[in-house]
Formats: sequence, C-alpha cells, structure tokens
Amino acid sequence: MKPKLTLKDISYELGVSISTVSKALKDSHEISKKTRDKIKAFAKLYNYKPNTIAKSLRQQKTYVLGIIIPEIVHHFFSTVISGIEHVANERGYNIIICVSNESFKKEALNVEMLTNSRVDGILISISKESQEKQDFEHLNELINDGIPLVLFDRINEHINCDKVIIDDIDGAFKATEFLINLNRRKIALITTPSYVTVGELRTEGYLKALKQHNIPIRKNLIIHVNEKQNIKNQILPLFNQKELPDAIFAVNEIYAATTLKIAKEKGINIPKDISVIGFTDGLISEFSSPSLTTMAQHGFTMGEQAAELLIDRIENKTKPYFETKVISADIKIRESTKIV
Amino acid sequence: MKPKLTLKDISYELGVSISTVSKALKDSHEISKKTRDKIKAFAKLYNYKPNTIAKSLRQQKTYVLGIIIPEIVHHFFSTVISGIEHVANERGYNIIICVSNESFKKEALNVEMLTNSRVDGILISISKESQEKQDFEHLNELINDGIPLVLFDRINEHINCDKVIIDDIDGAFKATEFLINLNRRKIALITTPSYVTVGELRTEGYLKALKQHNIPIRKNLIIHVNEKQNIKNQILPLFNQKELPDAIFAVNEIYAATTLKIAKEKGINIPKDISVIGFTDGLISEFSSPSLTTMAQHGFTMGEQAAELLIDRIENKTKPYFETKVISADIKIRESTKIV
DNA sequence: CTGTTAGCGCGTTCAG
DNA sequence: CTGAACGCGCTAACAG
Repeated sequence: MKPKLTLKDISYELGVSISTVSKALKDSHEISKKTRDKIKAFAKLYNYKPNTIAKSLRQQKTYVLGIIIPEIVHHFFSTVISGIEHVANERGYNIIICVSNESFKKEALNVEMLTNSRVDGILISISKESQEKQDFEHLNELINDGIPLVLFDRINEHINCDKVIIDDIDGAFKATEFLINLNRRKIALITTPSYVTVGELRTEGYLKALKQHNIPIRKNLIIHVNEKQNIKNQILPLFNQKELPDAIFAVNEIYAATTLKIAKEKGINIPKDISVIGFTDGLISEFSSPSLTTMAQHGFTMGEQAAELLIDRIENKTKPYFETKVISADIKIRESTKIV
Repeated sequence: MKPKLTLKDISYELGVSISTVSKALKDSHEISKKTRDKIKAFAKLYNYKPNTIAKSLRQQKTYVLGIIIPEIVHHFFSTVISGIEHVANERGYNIIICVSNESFKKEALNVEMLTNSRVDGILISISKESQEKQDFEHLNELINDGIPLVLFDRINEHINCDKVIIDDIDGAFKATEFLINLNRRKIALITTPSYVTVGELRTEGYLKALKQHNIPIRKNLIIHVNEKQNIKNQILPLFNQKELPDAIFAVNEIYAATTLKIAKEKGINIPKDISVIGFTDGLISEFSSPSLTTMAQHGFTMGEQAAELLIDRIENKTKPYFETKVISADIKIRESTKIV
C-alpha cells in the first residue's frame, strides 16, 4: 500500500513545522492567513486526509459505535442497524457491526474486541444463549469500565444502562384483543421458551387480554417452540386436537408463516376458519398468502432512538439516571384476519 | 471511561522497563523465564489487553476489512456479509460495514472513511447510481493507492481487481430453459434497467435460451422495471394484453412476488396458467403462496470467497494476476412451476 | 505568528 | 538477559 501524505510530509515540503501545518488545517487564527492559505492549498492539491488511527490514539476517542446483534440475516435486526447507522452518520460517528450468532461466547469475544478497539460506546441486543444462562458478566464489566452501553430489543432489566424496547406486552395485548373483537374465543398462542424475554412478554400480553375479557386460558392452546428442533412439528399438535382453535397469535413472523403453511396442507381456510396474527412486520408477512396481519415493530425507529441515547451518553456524561424508551407496536391489518 | 491498563502501568508496577513487558507478553526468549512468567501472571490477573489502536498505528496494519453494500435490509446482501464475516473471523480480521444506499456520493464517502481508517482492504458491491453514472473514480483511486479491493455481485469489468460474481447468464439460461422444458413458449421477462449489470446479464441468459430453442423474442413480453416508480403498475401491462404469457421469469424475488400478487387479483392460476421463476432465494420465495421456484444465489459462499480473495491479496501481494470467481446459481424447484 | 516539546500505547532496533 | 531510545501520525501546552 502506497503510504499516504502526512503532516510531516507537508511540513517538509513547505519548510514549516508540523504543528503549524496542523493548526493551519484547522483554520487556527494563530497562523497568518498567508501561510494558512498556502498550507491548505497544498493539502487540498495533494489530497491530504488525516489518519484516523493516529487521531484516535491521540484524542482517546474513535467516533465509532460498536453494535452486537444475534444475527445479521434477519429483517428486524438489519432494520434496526439501518436506524442506528442513520443517526450515527448524522452525528459524525461510524459503526462497526458484530454478530453473536446467538452464542454467549461469541458475544463476549465481540465485546472484548470492541473495547480493545476503543469504541466510544456499544449497542447490543442480547443473544439467546446469554439470556438462557443469565450470564451478563461481560456487559456489567463494560459498565464498570465506564463504557457507555445501550441495550435494545433483547434486554435484561437488571443491567444498569439505557435501553430501548418494543412494548411487547401492549402489542400482544392489542393483537389478542383484536382477535377477541373478531369474536374469536379459542385463541391459540405460539411463543418462544420463556427465557427469551420478548417471547415471554408477548405471552404476558396475550394472557392479560384473555383475562380482561374473561376468556379461560387453555394450556393445550399454548405452544412453546424450541428452536433447536423442527418448528413445524412442534406447531402441528395444535391442529391435531379434536377442537381446533379459531384464532392464532404467533409471536414472530416465522411461526405465523409456518402456521399458514400447515393450515393450507390441512385444508383449513385462513382467515375464514382461523384468524392469524403475527409479530414483526417483515417481507414474509407482506408477501405470504394470505398476507399476514402483524404487529409492526418499527425497527428503524428503535435503532434511531438507541443511537441517540448512546451518543447523548457519550457526549454528555451528566445525565444522572438511565432511560428506557418504549416503542409501541402497531397493528397492520392484512388478509389473515379478514372477516369473510 | 476508566483508562485501561497499559504496558507502562505494568512496567511501573513490576519495576521493569516497558520493552521488557512488551517482549515478555509475546513470549520472547530474550526474556528470562522467571520475569516472563511474573509479567504474564500480572497481566492476566489485571486483565491486560493491548490497545488495538496503538498497535495499528505502530504496525501500519489494522486487521480490518471494510465492506460497502448498497443496502443492509436485504436478504441477499446480509447473507453475503455473513459469509465474509465467517472467513474474516477465521483468519483474524474484523469487519466494518458501510451502506451506500445506492448513492454514488455516499459510496465515495464510505470509501474515503474506510481509507482514512486505514482498513487493510475493501469489499464492495457497486451502488446503482455509480453504475448508472459509470463513475468509478473512487475505486480506481483505491487501486492506485495500492489498497486491496474485491468487487462482488455488482461489479464492473473494467475495474482492475479481484471479483466474485454469480453466473447470472447461466442461471437465467437454466431458468428459462426449465420453463421451455415445461412446454411453455410465451415466456415473459421482468428485469431491471440495463445499467444494472446483474439484470442485464440475466436478460442475456434469457435471450440466449430462447434463441437456442428457436423461440421468437417478443418485445411485448419483456418489461424493464424502473424502481423509482411503482413496481406493480409497471408489471401490470403484461397481464392486460390479449394473449397472456404462459410463463414468467423475474430477475429478482420482489418482481416475482409482485407478479404472484397481480395474478391472484386477476384470478389467474399459478402454476396452472402461468409458471413463475424468480432469482435470489430468500424468505419471500419460501413463504409466498404458491412458494416460488427460484435460482438460488449462494450468497454465503460468495461472501466467503470474496473474503478469501481479499485476505490472500492482503497477505501475499505476489499474485500477479486478478481473479474472477464465478458462483453458479442452482434452481430450487417449488410450487410456482409445478405441473398440474 | 511560529516552533519546540511532549505524549497517546505499542513494537523494535540497538547498546549495554 | 534488560532497558534506553525512537517513531507510527497527530494534537496541544508552552516558549519564543
């Protein structure tokens, strides 16, 4: 690689000192307009660009935000990143993205790598394995070291930092209530194991809605999907009971779409026989047939807010308390809940 | 932020010199086993981690690869990133991802930012705007400066560097031929404007297949979609002709799924009346109804190969010629081309 | 107005 | 076997 032009090179060429060049390029009034102009012209002509690494080392500041997400091939997470990126760029920061692949170990390694690179702050959505183990050592260490941290979507309440979450309880409540208002009473739930907090919260909203409307909770209508096994096979039992549900609330797009598939195979008409609502408004929901009614999560907004929180924290350490921003999920009505 | 432990701190605590600590931590035999062990134990105890920034500055090497993609909320591109990330980590590199948003200006800015950060190499899939303008100044400059560059998927032939592409011509050829073998003769094509190279190549494959099978090319069956306008409205005319096509080859998932939607609205039965094939094997194709037959692109493999090429180039500048790796697209047969 | 000096944290001669 | 000295490229306090 061809070495790039440095301050030293310029100072040598122009017969001035390095610090004069440095100051001139920042338009310091310490330097006479004449030399300033000369230096700036020279720098421009030869396309001088300051070395970010050296600047970072000197200023103990990188203008980089680290992001750790469980997966990147994922509509919701990539949307969040998009939001983060948007705000970060606006405020003069760059981002470096790491993937944990839902692994605790990889997540911890990512944290270490980011801190070794001296990022100014970190945004993270916790991996399933970390949640399962309830091991947040690596994150608490971050806080201990005074590195600004923001959790988004997959959070843990006991970690002492800013957070941004979707209002999962309320979203699930609204979804379930919507089904109730459709006059459905045998409403099934397809959810995650309880250690996945978002799944747990959505379950909570579902139960709350049933209770509030005096609808009995039936265990046989609730399925906890273990993603380490085949998803379809775990949902299937729901359709093998004597009495079928008349509505289904699935806590994510994949579960909802899988349900659609099973129904089609079984010759069950959706939305006539069963109404279906998913969570997360991705492409699958939009293009599935029937298209899926879902609770839209506004990932982009989540990313924006998370980035704002983090940068505020980085640039102004005086805020004395931690914030948790809640983003409400809105229903997007499509064909899978149409009244026929 | 709490300052991290440095070599200096350790040397002070242990009453040795900085360089002794530095050497000891790399297990240099210049240092006696005794002091080496003492220093290593101390470093481990207090969790010493070298400052990546300082190391990069000193060694003029960052172990970072820059990636520039047009979009991040995109199944194919995120899959490619996944592949890059996999190889990069295996070989000790980190990645920093930038999004051009299909904008020439943003792409150029990203290149600049990455070079200022002294990444060891750059992987890029060219934005539509750059392709439209045919402006690759920023990339040629990179090559001039001797910064290793790999283009993937959206490439330009005249840029002098390693490349990884999907065999778009062959993929489109196979797709079209598959439709022909289904006894379809009025095969429509939904493609991009010609400056999008991948669209252009797929068009080429389509035409080649028709010619080879002596099927006349009919202009009214070919649609070039301008993505700045409503996609659906541009596809619609295909269905308003006297004689409908009996098969459709769409150069991407969105066009194919949109076609499915229109057909459903018009009461046209897919696959009975019209067979449909898309390109890019994403979630939409899998979960649409009918599920879509597509040409699978193997984005993960593409990412892996691109990263291998780049790192090889970075670590061993002696390879005298540039390579273009071609990844073949395979057909994934689903419902939309079922014989009824 | 300009230059000297020092140092961010690390690795690498070279001298002892 | 150990340490002093230098420099990667930049900024900033201080002297002139």
